[in-house]
Amino acid sequence: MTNDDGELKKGSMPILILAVLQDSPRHGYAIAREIERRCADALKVGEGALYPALRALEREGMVESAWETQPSGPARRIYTLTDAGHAKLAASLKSWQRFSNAVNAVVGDTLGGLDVQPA
Amino acid sequence: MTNDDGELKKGSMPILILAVLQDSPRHGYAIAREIERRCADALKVGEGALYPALRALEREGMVESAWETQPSGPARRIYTLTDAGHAKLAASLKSWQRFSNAVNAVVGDTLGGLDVQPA
DNA sequence: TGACATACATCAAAACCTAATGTATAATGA
DNA sequence: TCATTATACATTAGGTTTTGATGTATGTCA
Repeated sequence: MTNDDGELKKGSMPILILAVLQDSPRHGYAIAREIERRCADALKVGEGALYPALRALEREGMVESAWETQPSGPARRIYTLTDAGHAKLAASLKSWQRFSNAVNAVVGDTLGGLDVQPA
Repeated sequence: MTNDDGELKKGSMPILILAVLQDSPRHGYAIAREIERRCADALKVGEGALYPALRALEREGMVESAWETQPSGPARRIYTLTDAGHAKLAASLKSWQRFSNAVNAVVGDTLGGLDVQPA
């Protein structure tokens, strides 16, 4: 996953995956495209980041997967959020807000102040 | 550098260091403490992350350093932002806002919407 | 005397990402 | 028809960065 200068962003795959899976089960490729769609391609999701992250989440019991065969086209592995995954998403969202607020607080003095606010 | 669950945060050292150096030159230890102070310890800066990041920034010409001896206590290496460092900080701030907005956009559908707004 | 803060620094191991590569099918358009 | 692009899976080498431990040394405070 990349944005312009590829410095930030590491470790954000799990929360992004969990977030798009909350709405509905999806297969890997669809997860990647949905993440990109939601942020208007500000983030790019590469396979080398996506699949290892999905496997890690499954290993941890946050998602479950099942193969789905289609009349035409390749078989797809559909990922579904487990209860633990829902809980993890909630925790991750709090973590993200804390982290994001923390960074804003550090750079904020420089910027003249930034705040993250619920809409 | 860590926050609660240590998942996000990778790659954020440079922007944090650059941000605190913009106000005034500082030595390593002071940089770490100032980052922590500004975010009320929401981020912890470890030496193993700090010093390599400082050396990388110096190698890239973003900061310059000079030893300062004190009448009492250990010598300290004072880091100063270069012109390139100022430019990099400005670019990094934009990157951070783009990244942060992108993540909020992806998880936002879930949260009911979050926006980052200039104060 | 013991604990803690200041101040530097290194290193092994782990974690994560990038970019390339590979397999296959299907659709699109020149 | 042929080339390209999209769909859909997956692996891997190499690189960057962080974690956590460890080490040296001085100064302060109880």
